[in-house]
Amino acid sequence: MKWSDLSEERCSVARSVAVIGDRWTLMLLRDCFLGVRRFEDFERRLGISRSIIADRLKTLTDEGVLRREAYQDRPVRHEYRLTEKGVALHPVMMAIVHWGDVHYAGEEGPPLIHRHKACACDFTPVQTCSECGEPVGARDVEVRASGGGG
Amino acid sequence: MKWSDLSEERCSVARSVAVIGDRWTLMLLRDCFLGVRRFEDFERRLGISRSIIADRLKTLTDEGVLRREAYQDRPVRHEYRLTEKGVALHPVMMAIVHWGDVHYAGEEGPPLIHRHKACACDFTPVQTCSECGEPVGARDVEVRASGGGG
DNA sequence: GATGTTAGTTCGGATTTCGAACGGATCCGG
DNA sequence: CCGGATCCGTTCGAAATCCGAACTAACATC
Repeated sequence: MKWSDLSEERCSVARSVAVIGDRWTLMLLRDCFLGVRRFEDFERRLGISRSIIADRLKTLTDEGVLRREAYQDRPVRHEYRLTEKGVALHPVMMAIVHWGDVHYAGEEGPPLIHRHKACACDFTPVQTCSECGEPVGARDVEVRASGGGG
Repeated sequence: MKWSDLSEERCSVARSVAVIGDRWTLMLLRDCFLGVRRFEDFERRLGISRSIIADRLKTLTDEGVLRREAYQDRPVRHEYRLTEKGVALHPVMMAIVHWGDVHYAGEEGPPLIHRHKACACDFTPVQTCSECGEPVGARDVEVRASGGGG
């Protein structure tokens, strides 16, 4: 299989990974969730080459995860903002952050603290069942195909 | 910044992405969660070169996400199983799958159905607040630093 | 018209990735 | 004991990708 075939797979992981399964793409998305919107700011924060940033931003825009929006005319300048589809990646980001917090934070503790505005508490994300609301662990889940591959 | 510097960053996304932020790594982990354990099976399912599989499995093993365990002697054969740290990636996987289900499943619907054993319902993952138990969306979260970078 | 700002694109060399071939331990059938 | 078959890797060279530096471009300010 080639990287470019991933999106053809009948598998949601493959299809998602085809879009976001890239080092720098994930780092760009992290910054998007932290409010970064401009090309230069992405560059400053990541310290990687412009061509990569341009390429990834274009891919994400083409995929509808980000949208390019003019924030001034003369000269026209665009900023990159998360679309609804992009915002829908928030649980993915939170899950990644949480895993990193648990397994790679040193004695200093996690680099970022997340506060739930509604209850005003610092929190960690918990994955729950949409039907019964209880927390769901890996061993609580049974997977079955719905007619096709995996 | 270089790819190899990611793990040095004071950022949980960077540290996590340094380990799992790779196309094939994520596909391997998908298969791990589906019960695949042997080198040959990974190869058959992914159809990519052995060197990539060997490399990624080694990285994941070195990182403590998988562990290598002999399942027979003469000749010694090992299988790869998720450690606790690996199982802890389940929410990440579920979140990725769910995003793919929502945004890339065609008319056929999602390729895989997940059932919550405890309540015997097909479900989708919902991210909730560890403190109040309510669902948490991107806009419900306030982020602040805990002393360092981001 | 020189200089600065922001957002890219282009180019060539360094680095990675990947596929195909090879290596090696063991079992089995003859 | 010899030639496959199984299973798990390693090696090597071509191809793809990455990345930094230079370049383009549209304006604004001095």
